[in-house]
Amino acid sequence: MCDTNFCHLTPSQENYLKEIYLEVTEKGYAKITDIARALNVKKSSATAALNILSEKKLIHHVPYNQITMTDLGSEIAAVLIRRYETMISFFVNILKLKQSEAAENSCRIEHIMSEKLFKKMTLFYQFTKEFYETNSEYRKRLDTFLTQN
Amino acid sequence: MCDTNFCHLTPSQENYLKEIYLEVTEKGYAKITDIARALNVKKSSATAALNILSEKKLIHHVPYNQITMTDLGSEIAAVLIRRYETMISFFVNILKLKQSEAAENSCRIEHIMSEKLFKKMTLFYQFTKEFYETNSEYRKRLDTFLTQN
DNA sequence: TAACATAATTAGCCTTGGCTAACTCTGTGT
DNA sequence: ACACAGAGTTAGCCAAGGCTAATTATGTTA
Repeated sequence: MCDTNFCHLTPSQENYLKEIYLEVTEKGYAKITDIARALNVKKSSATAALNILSEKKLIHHVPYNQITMTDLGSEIAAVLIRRYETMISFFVNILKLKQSEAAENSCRIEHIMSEKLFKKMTLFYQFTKEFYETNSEYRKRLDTFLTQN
Repeated sequence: MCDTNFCHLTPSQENYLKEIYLEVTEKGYAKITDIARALNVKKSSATAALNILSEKKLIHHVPYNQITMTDLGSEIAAVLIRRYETMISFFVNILKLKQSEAAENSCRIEHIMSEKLFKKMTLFYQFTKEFYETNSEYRKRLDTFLTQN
């Protein structure tokens, strides 16, 4: 597994990388217009961000052409998305947050957790999910407790 | 309880406010030099930040004089610190993170959690702490699971 | 009380990451 | 074959929040 901190991505850059990865996985390529719409920024801001990711060898981006991922970029994006989805799962399945609220929070928190904290959170989530699913007494008490507002 | 989002503080501004609150609570006043050292910034950066907090009526700051909190500033800082400490407690007592690692993460995460997420996390922490302390089987299994790496 | 060290401030710079407006490609339709 | 819409880019702006260097207050000490 690669070192995600290898190329010192800012939160903003990580979000661009993730979005490109998702589009490339789905369609085989990514486009500025879609990226900009997804991240709620203007196309010119997206272009600027892509130049940085390109300099860092995380994406292939020839001006006016389609965008694809480098191997390094894919590896890093996959790690970021794994983090993101783990946090969403915890927020939705255990804390019972709405999907949209969970996504918004995950998207911000994902970037600033240390590697150690993320590992502990992942283990904790796995343990709690298992416990929650197999122990109905625990499940009932937790659910009651969390919804007392 | 006051609305912490009332004056749209940035993460950086929230950190300054918290530090000033801690110093004022301890000594009755705060000083630029101490704030700058605590937050690892230069004094000129601290001065700039304090001007903003002062404009927002969160602190009293007459140039070259000691710094104190307004009532509003105290209220907001207290809320921020409560958040901060709740997250630290969860990271340390449940996830078994080192105090320093927990503090670093809390300091960053605290600013970007939604109010709803924070409330759920607080409830979840209370529940888990109670369960952890009274159910030795749960405690044993969780501790084992979390230290399998 | 005058000088000097230290605290605080100011001025001016940099980077990140947005924005708008104007421009340049590119490919599709007639 | 070429006009034109829409995609992409460039240029130039802004705010936040750092920085250094230079300046101004303050208070202690000889």
